[in-house]
Amino acid sequence: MQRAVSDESKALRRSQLLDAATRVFAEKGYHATTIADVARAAQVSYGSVYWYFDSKEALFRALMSDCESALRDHVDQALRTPGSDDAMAPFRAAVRAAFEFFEANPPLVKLLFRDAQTLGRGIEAHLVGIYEGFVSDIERIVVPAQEAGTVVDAPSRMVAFSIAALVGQIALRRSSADDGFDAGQVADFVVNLLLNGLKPRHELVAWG
Amino acid sequence: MQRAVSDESKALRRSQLLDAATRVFAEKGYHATTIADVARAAQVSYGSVYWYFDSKEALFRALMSDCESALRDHVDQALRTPGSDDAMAPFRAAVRAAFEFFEANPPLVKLLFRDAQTLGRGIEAHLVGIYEGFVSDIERIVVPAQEAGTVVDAPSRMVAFSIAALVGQIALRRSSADDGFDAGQVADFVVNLLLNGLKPRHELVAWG
Amino acid sequence: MQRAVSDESKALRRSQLLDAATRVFAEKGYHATTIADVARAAQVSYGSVYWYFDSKEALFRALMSDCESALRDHVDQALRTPGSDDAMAPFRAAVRAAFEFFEANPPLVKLLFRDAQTLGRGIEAHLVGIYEGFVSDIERIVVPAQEAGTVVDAPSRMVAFSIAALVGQIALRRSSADDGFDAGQVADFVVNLLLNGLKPRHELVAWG
Amino acid sequence: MQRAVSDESKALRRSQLLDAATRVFAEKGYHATTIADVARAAQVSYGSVYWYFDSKEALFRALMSDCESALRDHVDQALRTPGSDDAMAPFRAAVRAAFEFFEANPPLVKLLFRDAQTLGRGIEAHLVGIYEGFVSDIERIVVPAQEAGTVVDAPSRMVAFSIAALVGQIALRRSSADDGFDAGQVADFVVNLLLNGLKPRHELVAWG
DNA sequence: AATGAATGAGGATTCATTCAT
DNA sequence: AATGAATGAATCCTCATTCAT
Repeated sequence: MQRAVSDESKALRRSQLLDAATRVFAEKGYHATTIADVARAAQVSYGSVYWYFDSKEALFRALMSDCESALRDHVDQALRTPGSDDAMAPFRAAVRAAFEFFEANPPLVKLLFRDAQTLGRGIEAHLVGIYEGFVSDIERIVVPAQEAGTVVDAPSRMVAFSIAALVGQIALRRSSADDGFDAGQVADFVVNLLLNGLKPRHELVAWG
Repeated sequence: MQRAVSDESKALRRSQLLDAATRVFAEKGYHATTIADVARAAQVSYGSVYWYFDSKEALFRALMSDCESALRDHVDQALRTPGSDDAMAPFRAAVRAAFEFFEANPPLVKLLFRDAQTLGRGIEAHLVGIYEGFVSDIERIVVPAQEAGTVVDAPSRMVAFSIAALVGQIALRRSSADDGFDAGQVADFVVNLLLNGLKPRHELVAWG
Repeated sequence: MQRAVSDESKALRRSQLLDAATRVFAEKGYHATTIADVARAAQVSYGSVYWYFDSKEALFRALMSDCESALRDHVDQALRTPGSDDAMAPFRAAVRAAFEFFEANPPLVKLLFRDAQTLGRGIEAHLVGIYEGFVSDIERIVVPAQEAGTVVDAPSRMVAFSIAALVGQIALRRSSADDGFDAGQVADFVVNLLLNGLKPRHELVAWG
Repeated sequence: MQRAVSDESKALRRSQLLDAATRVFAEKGYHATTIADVARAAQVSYGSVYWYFDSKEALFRALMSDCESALRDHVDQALRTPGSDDAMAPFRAAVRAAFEFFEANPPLVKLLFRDAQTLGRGIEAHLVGIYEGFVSDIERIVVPAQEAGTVVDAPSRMVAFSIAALVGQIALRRSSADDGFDAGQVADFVVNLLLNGLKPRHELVAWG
């Protein structure tokens, strides 16, 4: 019993730290953020951070892994939700889900698409892996669509890559500065751009 | 006249430093690069860097400005080169020119799209300005195309933004790791994705 | 009576900690050893160490005191064991006993002759005291031998000092790295070196 | 010219640092000494230490190497100085020279015989090498003496080892606390102890 | 102009010790 | 008694920047 409480408490503290770290890293960037900043934001003492994480890098890695899981969960759930019978439906749903997720979690966007690329070699491999996983998830939706003839027959990886790039980068810019556009409007625009841009035939979607 | 020689010499040294800095910053990232790294790469002494630039940040700013100029020049030239009479021609030319430029200068891509976003508040404003300039340049091509009815009638800034995002991000990924695709192939794909994606009507471009 | 059990139990735990600490300190040295290391080696929890000892230093002091007692006991017993009638017999027995003791307890040697000298001022006094006690014990054997005319008539403290130095240092080196010699062989050599070296007259001991 | 001055100046600063470090390390021990202590003692700024040495460990290594060179030089010179024709003369001269050197440089003694043994694995190899060099030097004097029949026919390495141990340890104790004896007196005592102790026959040296 | 030595603030990490449970 | 989380002072090292020559 006491054990369970302890475990819960430990997990709680850990996630408090993770939350605080997400905020601070997103705001200031990986390099400009100090462990002291994180500790202050989480309202724990300096050394406590090291009780839960081995190093600044380990903390960041944990953060990224959490981002990845959350994103995948969100997209997976969107795909499981029944929509129209349209062959494009899952495609549309996935892109939109990813976009929505990013819009709802600006800090995560910054961490995933901005900071993830400015770290040392060791950690970069880990993060490239996360990004590749994201692209692969998209690819798994692209391939059936290509087989169904609803998406252009270019190399699936290239297609997935482009989608990830566009969605991620748009989200990143929007997380950094307000561009004055409504989130739904942008989502529509991006989804249509992709759906039309990747169409193999003349069945264009009507612009919102 | 000694003055002239001196000025030339100074400009020469400065550009040597800039070249070296571009390489080193691109390879290691802004934060991981030290002034000593730059000096070593440029084969000048440690403190000389400060004769030509006020600070590490100033050096980076100069770098970015050079990137911007070079990119603009390249795109401008592509636009001035006569092509087909197609109303889409300038649009296609500009996108392709930007993409080509990025492919040819991987270090610049990294600096512009990766490091530019992980700096402190002060410098960020400057860099956001550069990026905005890039987007505005694109916008200036988008607007006439929209007026000519060849590009979807979404807010021009949003359109320009998306183009910048897609082209930049694809270039960034390709500069970091080989994705196994041919540059021309990718350029075709991206241009077609955009042209089709942004089409207002059913005039789809044939896929390469 | 529960008290008695408790006391026993406490003493037991204490000695488990002491054993573990001896091993860890000997292996890694005083400074490189953390309380966590000791706790892990003793298979008790982190903070428990502080239930039995006031501080890291106190733990080390306790260790050293134990070393001292054990060494004294061993030498005393050797002196009580009847040997030849030779006036040199106790002398020989004591040196050999000390050497044997050190050979049998490499960790203690390291603690006594290596770590004991690299500590802060406070603890040093305590440890110098222990070492002085060791030298005094030797001196108590030297003096009668000098009075009997079997040991050179140099200041007894200097004589005792030299013996302690030679025996201790040889043992230390042997505890750190194998020199390829047999323990008995070395003991003979050292004893003979001392017996001959300290002889006042021409009654040399035959070399083994 | 300017180069020469610069080199001189650099060497000078380096040796100032080395001197200061020797003093501080000897006084407080390796672990208790901070880089700030060394900088303060050398009256240079904190970071300057790192201009001349890569790390605290590198500084200590340089120190030890210097100790070794100085000791060897001193002993070599003593051996080159012509003395009596006695077959034992070089032997006596070497032991005495080593002892004198240690007496004259208490900090070095502490560094060589005390701190050298409490460091991490990496540096330990280096230091063991230095100590082995010292022992080998002694061995080179012992072997001829054994061949000439003036030193007991025990394994030469064991003999050399014992000499190093006795001389080093006596010097160490004396460097830590005044034992009230005159340096010359102790030197005589140690030399005679060794000469007599290692004699193969009854040709005892008269005690001073 | 150029050099490279000097400076010191800043930051990650460790770890002895305390404390709530 | 025992646990392990919490604390924060201490310390090594880095590196942008300055400065004497």
